[in-house]
Amino acid sequence: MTFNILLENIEKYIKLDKEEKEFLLSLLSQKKLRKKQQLLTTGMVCSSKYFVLKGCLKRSYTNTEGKERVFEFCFENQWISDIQSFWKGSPSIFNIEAIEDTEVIELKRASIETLLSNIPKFEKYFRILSNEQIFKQERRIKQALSCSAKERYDDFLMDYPKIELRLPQRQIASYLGVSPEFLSSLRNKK
Amino acid sequence: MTFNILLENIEKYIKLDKEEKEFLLSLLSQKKLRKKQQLLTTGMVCSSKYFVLKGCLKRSYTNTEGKERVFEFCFENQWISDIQSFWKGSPSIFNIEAIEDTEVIELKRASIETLLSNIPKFEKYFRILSNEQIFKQERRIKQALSCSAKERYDDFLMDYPKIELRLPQRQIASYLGVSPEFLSSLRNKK
DNA sequence: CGTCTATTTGAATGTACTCAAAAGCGGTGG
DNA sequence: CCACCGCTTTTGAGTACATTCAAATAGACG
Repeated sequence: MTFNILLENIEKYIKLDKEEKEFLLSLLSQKKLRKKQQLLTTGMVCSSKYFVLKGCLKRSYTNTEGKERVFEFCFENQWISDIQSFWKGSPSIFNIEAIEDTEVIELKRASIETLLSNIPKFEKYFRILSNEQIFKQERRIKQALSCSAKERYDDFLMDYPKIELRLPQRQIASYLGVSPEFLSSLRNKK
Repeated sequence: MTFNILLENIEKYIKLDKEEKEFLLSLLSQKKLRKKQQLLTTGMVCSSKYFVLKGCLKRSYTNTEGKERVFEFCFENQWISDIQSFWKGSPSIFNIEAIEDTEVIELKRASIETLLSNIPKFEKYFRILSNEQIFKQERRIKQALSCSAKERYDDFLMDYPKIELRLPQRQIASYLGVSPEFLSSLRNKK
């Protein structure tokens, strides 16, 4: 079943019996996106969390100079959403777009609430996800504030080996906070 | 009562009856720190969350060049801990130190677990806290990667008006990811 | 094949760092 | 209460890291 990847992910943290699995599955739906198609558009309210089954997405925003900046990439086996918009119901400042043809599972806000009130141990699962996100972000802040562009790029390659091949260099530069020209020159100096 | 500040903070998000408040209070203890005293030392396991009643703390780490970097400041009415160490039981890479004479409420890990299993709505409270932390960090990542030092400093002053007076300039520079000399020159250019 | 976008290369510029030295400030002990 | 010590802040010169702009080349896609 296509939703097995998600079940495996969940069962790394909490155990579910048959009935609970079925209940969860009843709340899910699947979405397919073609390259460049948007899952969330800036200004809209983000009312779902999405779990990537296949493909790759980017979450980006527009900076003070009006330029698009990649905030994060999201690959197989990860959740993505604009959690600020999701929790507060406010217009999203991010947009989410497919970099490749992509398949995601959609879990709507209302479904999450149903899920949490019926199977409280999902609180733990989502708490763990939030914590993991905080750890990643803490690491990113440390890198951004005290490492050079070269170090940040090397760390990126370590974190996502072979991933550069799937991503336009321009977007990696944007993610790292450097100009595309400078990233290019870093690569060719090696 | 000295714990009222915390109760008010909690009741912004969830409502508690008398009994629940008393149960919570029975799990808390108070700590006083003098300036420069450490609440958490790098390498130790962080087994509590702390809520600041009065004073000011910094959470810092040692970067790849062996220099101390301020990761965040924490003032009245905020929680602080090393949540990675706290949740995983791993040795902390941060230390937490008082910048002024400071009073905190301590909530131990075991107490939090007791609290969550006895009063499940505290899940919601801590979930909101985690989310707020994620929003703050997302903002910080955006600033670090796409704003100049001057912009970061101006934003800092907006976020914490009058706070510069309580903090050594050197530590603000460290927090912003710039050299103390450069921050000094930015300030004197105005 | 032609068009559009991404990448490379180089020159000029700007932002921020390092190092060194001087000035300021706060706390401590006599 | 003053003098001294250590630490922080300021100032300036020289340098390194990273950006912008422009132009050439390479790749991707219809």
